[in-house]
Amino acid sequence: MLALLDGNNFYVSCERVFRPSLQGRPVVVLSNNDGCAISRSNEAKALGIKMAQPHHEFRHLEDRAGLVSLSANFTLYGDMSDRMMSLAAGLGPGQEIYSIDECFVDLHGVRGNLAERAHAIRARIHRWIGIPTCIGIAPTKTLAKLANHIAKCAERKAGSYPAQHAQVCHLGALPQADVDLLLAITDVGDVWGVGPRIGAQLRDAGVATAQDLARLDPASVRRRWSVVLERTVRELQGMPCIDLEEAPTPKREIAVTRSFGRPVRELPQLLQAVSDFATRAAEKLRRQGSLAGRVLVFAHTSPFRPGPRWAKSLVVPLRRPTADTAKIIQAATMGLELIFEPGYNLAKAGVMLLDLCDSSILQGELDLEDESGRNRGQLMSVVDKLNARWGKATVKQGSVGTAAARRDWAMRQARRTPQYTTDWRQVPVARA
DNA sequence: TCTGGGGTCCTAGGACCC
DNA sequence: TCTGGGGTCCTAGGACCC
Repeated sequence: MLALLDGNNFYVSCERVFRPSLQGRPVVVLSNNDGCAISRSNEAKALGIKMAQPHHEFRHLEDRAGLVSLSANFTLYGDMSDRMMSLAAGLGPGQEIYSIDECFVDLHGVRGNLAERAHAIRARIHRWIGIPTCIGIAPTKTLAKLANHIAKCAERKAGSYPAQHAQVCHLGALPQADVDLLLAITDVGDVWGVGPRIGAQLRDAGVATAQDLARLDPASVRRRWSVVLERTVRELQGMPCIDLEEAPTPKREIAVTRSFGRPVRELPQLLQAVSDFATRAAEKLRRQGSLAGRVLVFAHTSPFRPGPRWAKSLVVPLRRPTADTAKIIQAATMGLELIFEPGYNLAKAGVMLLDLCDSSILQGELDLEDESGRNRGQLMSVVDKLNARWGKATVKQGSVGTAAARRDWAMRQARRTPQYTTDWRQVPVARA
């Protein structure tokens, strides 16, 4: 048996812990640049504000309905998450932290009444940390997600599901007939793994509810859709197909991307932004003990605004896998200079690190020595510590040379990686 | 004026090899 | 006119999640 615990309206709930006056009021937390809503209180949802809705579309509600809009404070949310996860771990012997606000807990071997135990943990989290949570319990991850969905809806919307399931819903304790009843009143789009596209296709095929989906033949589902949906069907039928991942697996790629507050048109500004992204990405890379083999840099105009569209990206191979901020900045800025074209209002850019590998396997320390033999690994580690202690940009990488020097470097790099030289001057892949 | 920032997995199709 | 078959690796793109 598995539990899925998640914090209700997590970012808003974190803010309310420190500003109790926000209780009972419509509150949203906004994304970077205050662009759109990324967390909404129940009262804000009742006002009709949608997830990821642009701020300017509902700003009028601040005057008219007492809506409070807050800029996000991710450091705070990360800290609150750590505390919530430690208490949630008390539910059972294993835990997978699935996202900042939710975790699966393995309940194998846990004795006694699981629902009562879940209620107790909920109460403890609320008392000690101030975050309201819901818990779903079931034999598979997909069913645990569904149970959690039921627990949340039953609490929030009277009449959506039987009130006894509010806050904690233990599907594993119900007779199959009762589970079927709950599946039958759940929209197929509310099933974990069914998004808007597949949801529409399923409805077209007459599959409208979670129960309809659970009754399909897995092999047919695989043929018509995919193995992914087949797993979802089996999981709904009670057969575990998705394992609990207790040890966090290292990321296979690392991205730092941002929308700009106002359009960027000039290369120097863009280079500055991309250098910052590369720096953040390299820090993340070292934090998980990996090296990157390739660096992707991209920039594009806004897909929402009129005017000429432009979008390009370029993958820059590194001569050797590295975690050195200077080399990653070099690759990213060089790539940017190659794709950049003036005359566009750029709305977003980013750096992604690809082909990650474990630094111990590849003996990357070799690459952390520069030409003069100084050990850059130690330097990077000191820089990370200083920035962690005193704030993000306390120590920054200086300029890595003139544009001409970078271009020169680019051409040398291209010659060293012949598989890319033929593509080098061709139009890079556009990413909309 | 103003539209998030991350990730994962799977599949199709091309290149290339024998 | 006919035009191997199987395997691997790589990339791009789709779909999903929070």
